[in-house]
Formats: sequence, structure tokens, C-alpha cells
Amino acid sequence: MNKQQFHGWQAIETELKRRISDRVWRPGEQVPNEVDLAEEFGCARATVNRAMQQLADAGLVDRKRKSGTLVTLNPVRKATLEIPIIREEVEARGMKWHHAVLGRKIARATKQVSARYKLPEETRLLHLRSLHFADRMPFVHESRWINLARAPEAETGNFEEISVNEWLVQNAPFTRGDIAFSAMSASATEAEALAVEKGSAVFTVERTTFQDDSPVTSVKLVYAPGYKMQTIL
Amino acid sequence: MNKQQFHGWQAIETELKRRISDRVWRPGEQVPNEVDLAEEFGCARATVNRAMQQLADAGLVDRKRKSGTLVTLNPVRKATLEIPIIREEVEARGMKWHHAVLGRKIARATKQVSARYKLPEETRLLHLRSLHFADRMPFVHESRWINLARAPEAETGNFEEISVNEWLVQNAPFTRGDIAFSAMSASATEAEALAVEKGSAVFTVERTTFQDDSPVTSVKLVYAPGYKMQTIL
DNA sequence: AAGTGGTCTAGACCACTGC
DNA sequence: CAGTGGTCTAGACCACTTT
Repeated sequence: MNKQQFHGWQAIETELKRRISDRVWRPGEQVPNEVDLAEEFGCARATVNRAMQQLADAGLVDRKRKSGTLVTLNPVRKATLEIPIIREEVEARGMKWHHAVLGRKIARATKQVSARYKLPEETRLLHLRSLHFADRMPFVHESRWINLARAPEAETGNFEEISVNEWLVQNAPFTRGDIAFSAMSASATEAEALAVEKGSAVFTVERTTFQDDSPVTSVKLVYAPGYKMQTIL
Repeated sequence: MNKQQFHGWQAIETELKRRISDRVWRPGEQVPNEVDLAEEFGCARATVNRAMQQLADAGLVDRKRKSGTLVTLNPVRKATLEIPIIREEVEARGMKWHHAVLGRKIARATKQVSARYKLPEETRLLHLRSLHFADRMPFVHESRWINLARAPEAETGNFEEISVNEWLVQNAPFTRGDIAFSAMSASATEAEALAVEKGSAVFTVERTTFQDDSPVTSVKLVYAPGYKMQTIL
């Protein structure tokens, strides 16, 4: 008989990937339906489904009811970035972490900010500027706004021991967020904190998080020159 | 009775997320086991399992056999970046794309390159330099090495109409890759191509892809100043 | 040894969608 | 209407880990 035995959905996933990468099933082509594949692999349909869903998540196939499953023509590769707290990022590199608070003040949201984030006018905000070190060298400059209506305990918090970064992760959960990565020229303030020349090319992360459409915190992280953010495809 | 009805694993996932974000289950705490949750939700255990696996993938809970499921203490947020071909990236912004090949040459791998990528010595490589435009403005400078042993057709390929970028996606599948993002100062060559000042801060992507441990192509993409790569959390 | 998650099965029904 | 994937179920066995 032609049937081959495969064990576990991961084995099936591997085999399906092989058939795509070896061009057994060519881009744009339709692949057999789940019932037939289940019979071929000698397993239940649900097992094939599990494997196939992985491929769909990875963008290697497009699935539609009735029309079936097609091999994606221009697969859009997906890279997953893990966004750890900065202390863990430093420690994962085998370096010693510490940080310092450079500035702290309370302000009220301007009309523009209120409008942009749909906040009540004059909402009280806490602004914090701090610097993270790796082995005593400046690593990241952090400039952060916190919505005190969402995290009132932040107003009296002491962020000398635990960083704001870490405190918020543990105390201000969010349901949604956006993040942007870019290259910027270091401002005078950032350059001074990082001990580099003004205008140096610095990797920048801007992130805003929301709890049910209401902003919790917004942060700009400026990394010291030479930083690379890496992951696998 | 206390049981509530939920329909579908997504409804259950939402409810589980709510209990975590509302601190019904606090960070570090153990959550009820799947059998109990299934009874509470009035569904099969497999349905709870499906929902719970989503949370585990998102890093919100840690699961271990026997010890059960714990709410993650310092959730490591994961952002998924979609890496499209550049033409699609430009067109997705509603702009017109075109590109130009700036340079093309064949070279042999140096000892260093051979060693780094475990290539046979003197492997023939194709180097291509090209520029992508968005609405006639320089958008990305692309500098790419192609392993001709892996993609021999590239040697005679005409990349005036279709970009190398797109050609490789369709013709040189890979099984593995790494990618790094950073901020760099534009080199003289890059600055000239992008029509900006030398030393400008530019967002840079470096990517190498492999087919079963053998490198297929390695590329450095330098984006025009101001570019931001965005996604949601 | 026992508790928990990981996975599989066989079958069922539903939800889309192309004809 | 009919074909396909999406999901659910009840039950089973296995794999891993702690005790």
C-alpha cells in the first residue's frame, strides 16, 4: 500500500513544509483536502487540520472554505520579536544591569494630546526620564509618559530600585498596544545621557499601550549606537 | 447554577484574558486545571485547551505538566512583524513602486565568508546593488549577495522588470533565516543613492536565509531617513 | 504513584462560498 | 446545493514532572 505512517501533527507539518519547499505543491496550486491527506497519513482529520493551521499562521498557505487550500504565491514572512523588560534584555547578554532616574515631573495633557488619545482635558500625566546601564555603560535612554488616571499608584512610586519599565509590566496590564521602530539622530539631551555625539544614529522604539481604548503609557526608548535587534524567521 | 455558557474557544480565550488583566488570577498564581475550567464553561476539555494554548503562545501563562498553569510574572510581549517584499510594502502605502539596478558583479567567496557560512571555498557569488523607489523618491537601497550554487538561474536573470527581492521569494525558498534591525549612519554610497547627506541616520535591515544550513542569500536594506517599521502588540 | 497538560481519534455539525 | 475548512465533543492514552 502507498500509505505512510506519520506520528504527531509536527511530523505532518514538517512533511507539508517539505512538499512546499520541494515544489511538490507549487506556489498558487491547490493542495489535497484534509480528508484525503488524513487518509494518506493514516491519521484523523483533526491532526491534519492542526498541522495545516500552523502553515496558514506562518503565511505559507491560504485557506478558504469550499475553495480549499492554496500554496501562497508571495509568502509574507513573519518574524516574531520578543519585547522583554530592559533589565532582562541586559542580563540575557550576560551583563550587569542598573538604572538611574534622570527626571520626574507631573504635567497636564495639552489639548493636542487629549484629542489624540481621546483623554479628558487636563488629565494628569507623570513624565519620567531614566537611563539604563549595561556593565556601567549607558544602554538605553527612556522617556515615558504615564496616564495617572490609569495607574494612580505610579505618582508616589519609587522607581530607584525597580525600573518604571518593570513596574508597569507588573502593575499596569494592557489589552492593546502599538510599537514602531526607527533610526533617529540623537537629540542633545539623548546624546548627553548616552555619552555620544549629538546627531549620532540611534535605534529608537516608540510604544504606546492601551487598556480598552484608554492609553496607559507611552514610551520612547533610544538605544546606544551599535545596538541591533535580532530574531529568526 | 453557577455555570456560564461560552461559545467557541475564542470566547473562552477572551474570558481567560479578562481574568488575568482584571487580576482575578494574579501574576504568579496558579489557574484552575483544564478539567475544572471545562466544567465551569460547559464545554469539552479540548476547547479550553485550545484557548489556553493561545495564551501560552502569547506568553501570558506558563504551562507545565503536573504543576499546572501559572500566570506569567513578567510577560514577555511578542510583536509579529510581517516582512513583505518591497514592492508590496510601497504599494500598501498607496504609492507607485519602481526600481533600478545600480550594479552587478560576480565574485568568489573569500576565506572569511566561506568559513563563516560553511561554504566550499571559492563558491561563486552574485552581488547586486539596487534602489527601490516610492512615487519616484528613493525608498530603499538594497545590497545583496546570492549563492549561485543555490540559485544558479540568478546568474542570467534579468532583474529590471521584477526585482531580485521578489524573484528570490518566488524562486529560492528557504527553511531558516535570521534578521536584524539597527540604526546606522549612511555610507557615502548609500547616501548618494538615497540622495541624502552622508552620515544620516538610516534604518537598516540585515537578513540572511538558509536552505538546510546552506546560505541562499544575504541582504542589507537601507531605508531612506524617516522610515518607521510599525506593528501592534 | 498521581496530577496535569499534550495529543489523538472518530464522528458530528456548522459556516462559508462557489456553482 | 455541495464541497471545504472551522470547530466541538467525549473519551482515551501518553509524557512529563513532582511527590
